[in-house]
Amino acid sequence: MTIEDKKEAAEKPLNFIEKIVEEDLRAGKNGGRVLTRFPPEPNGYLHIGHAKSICLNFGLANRYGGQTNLRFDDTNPVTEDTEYVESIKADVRWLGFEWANEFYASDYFDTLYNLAIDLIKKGLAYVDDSTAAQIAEQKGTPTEPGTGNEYRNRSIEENLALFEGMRNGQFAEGTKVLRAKIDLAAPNMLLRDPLLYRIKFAHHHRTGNKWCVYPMYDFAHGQSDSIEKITHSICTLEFVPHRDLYDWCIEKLGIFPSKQYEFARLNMTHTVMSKRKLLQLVNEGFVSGWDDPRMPTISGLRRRGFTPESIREFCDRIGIARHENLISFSLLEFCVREHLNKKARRVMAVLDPIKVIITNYPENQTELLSTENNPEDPEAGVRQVPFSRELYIEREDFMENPPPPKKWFRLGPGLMARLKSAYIIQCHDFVKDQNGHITELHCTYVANSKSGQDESGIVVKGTLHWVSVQHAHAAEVRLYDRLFKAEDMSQAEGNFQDHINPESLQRTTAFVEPCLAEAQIGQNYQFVRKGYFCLDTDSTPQKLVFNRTVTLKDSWAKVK
RNA sequence: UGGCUGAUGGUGUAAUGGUAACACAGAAGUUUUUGGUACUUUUAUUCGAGGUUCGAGCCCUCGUCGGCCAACCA
Repeated sequence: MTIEDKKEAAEKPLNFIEKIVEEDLRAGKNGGRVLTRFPPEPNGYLHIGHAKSICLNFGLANRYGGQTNLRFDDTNPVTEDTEYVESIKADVRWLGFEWANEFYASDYFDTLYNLAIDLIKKGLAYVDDSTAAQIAEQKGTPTEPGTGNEYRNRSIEENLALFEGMRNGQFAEGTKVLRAKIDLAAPNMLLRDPLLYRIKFAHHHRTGNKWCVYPMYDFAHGQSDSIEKITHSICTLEFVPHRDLYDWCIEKLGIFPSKQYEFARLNMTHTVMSKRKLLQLVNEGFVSGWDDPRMPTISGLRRRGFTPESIREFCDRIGIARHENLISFSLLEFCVREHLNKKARRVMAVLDPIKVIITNYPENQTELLSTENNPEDPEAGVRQVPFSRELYIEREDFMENPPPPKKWFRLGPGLMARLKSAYIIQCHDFVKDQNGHITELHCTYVANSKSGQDESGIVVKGTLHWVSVQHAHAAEVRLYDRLFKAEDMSQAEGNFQDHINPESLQRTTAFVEPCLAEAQIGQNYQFVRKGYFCLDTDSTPQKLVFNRTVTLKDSWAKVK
């Protein structure tokens, strides 16, 4: 442990899983070894909830000198695909983590098959010919014990032969399953002779057509942990009832005793977190894809402009506990602002332009004005911005009938404001079209008020961003809002699709300062006074496209 | 209804049985050529009823409320 680690350990209280690991370490369990795993099923893209799990698992290993395996839980070939495998690997790496080993539950299909035979030989598993409906019915209810059937008493030899027949493709899908023989009256429904293997004549993304029987989660996950000698197998709360089965398999099979611990999954306001629902959003065209910037997926957040650092910070702040939680989306926004404030270059872009003519500025003159790239980071240096007679400023920075000067720092008839890194201007007149829409402001500039060499003695409270009309580049800007209107989607009634926010995406044409022509995809900027933006993957040299990651905190909005 | 599990400011997370704290959000202010940032101040908390104890957020009992479980999904 370095001094910094110790300091951090002293400052930050341990979560309950870290306490368990430390107790295990103290007790000398597993020879001081800590091995965790992140076990996604490759049937969808990773989301911010997975990030919580990734940070926990990899973070634990980091902290205690252990390692983390990436293991794809690919036991259901009909929903799984290599596209998902690739995206998951890319997302984990992007978040900043490197796994010790890349494994697949399908790597263990032979071993698992033999373990099943072992269970049969011990009289602890049997082949059941019942239909799914019959099995469900025979399971009873939480208040009534299940009833058995004649298959439960098959001989070991018969079970062995039948299971081999299943494996060899002698039986049709759905006609036979392998079940554990545990207790049909168990209060825990999962112990009422759970299914271990089912027949599926499906092509598997890794094993191809080698198998037509596939293990269920409960017969694959714990054993995979055990095979890898995972010390701490961390999962979410809905698996608590599975722990009895997890331990049962390990005990009856006499294999390495990995231990399962559960924590509460992440829920966030104004979004959904189930892969099933996210897939629906994609398939039903509500979003442009898994990486739509409105999606809570890692790829969506990345495209939106969130940074790995901000997501890790978020996961750190939300903590780990065992009760249900609903985290405000604005906490994630806080984290990304915090990071981007230090990192992002400031540039000027006008999202909703209104033209300003500086009537006392020479017509064919252009000045290059120096402006800092990031006031939070002097090393970021300065750049030159062209200034000329015709400019764009933000429409909302002018009011025909503004509130009193104590409240309003921007332009209005007769009012003065500073143009960022340029001059103080005063508005004298404005032009309206037939519809009463303001099209143009006529202003004068104060020649000796230039930034850095201001001798005017004039004090103004407001500073406005601007771009020079003749030098500006047009760009598409995509403004995002919450994907769902309901704060808590778990309590929203009816179809979840009915709650989609119709205004979650708004496109507008903005004018941006010339240096943005060289922006790289994914690069984060702060558009001064407007928020953090990054260049979208749809962007081309001919057409710039920016995503708004998040707005700046806006205390003026509250005054209004 | 059976089992499992949980309950601490608005939100989230802390607190060997010994002064309930931290962050975000909220409010007020200072600084500021971003109504940003930074800084200062501030509001607000142990689900209920009993019990054990000198002392309970923590232990016990009984409630109340929430989550999960009756997929050939994970």
